[in-house]
Amino acid sequence: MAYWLMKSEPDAFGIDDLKARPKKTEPWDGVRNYQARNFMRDDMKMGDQIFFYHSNCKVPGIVGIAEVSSKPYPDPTQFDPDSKYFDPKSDPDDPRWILIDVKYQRHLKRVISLAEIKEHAEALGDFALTRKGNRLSIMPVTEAQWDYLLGLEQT
DNA sequence: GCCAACGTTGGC
DNA sequence: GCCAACGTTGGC
Repeated sequence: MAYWLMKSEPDAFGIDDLKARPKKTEPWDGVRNYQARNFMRDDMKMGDQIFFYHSNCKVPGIVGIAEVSSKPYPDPTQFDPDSKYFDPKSDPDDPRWILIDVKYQRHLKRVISLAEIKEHAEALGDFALTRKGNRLSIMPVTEAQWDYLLGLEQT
């Protein structure tokens, strides 16, 4: 099993929104970054565990856990002219944007803030989240990082 | 609200 | 293929 971190702006779609969804599941649409798409298309498998991260908010950080709950499939918003994610250059016979469904698991007992994560940069080693200028919205997490960050929840 | 960092676009 | 311009992300 692999581990991931996915960012979302709580003003647009936060972990409470995910929990409130039917089946607590949401298609992770709107990703328009090739690196992030490649993770969903090629690497994320059903059952993989996900840190749900709130970005662009008062206290950015990891707020909960979700899991990959579907195989990859085309993001329907790319073909919807009324969607802000509409991509006229995407060919229906060869869709450009691929997503997976994400299912709510639980909230963390407390938020593991970005500031706190940065304090543990040395123990975490190389981590896309704390790299300078990081803007990637989906990134891999090693098992060691996963365990370490979850350990912080109990402190 | 500011701004640094980054990805994409498009002219050449 | 280069690179300037532009738009977006996201922390602060």
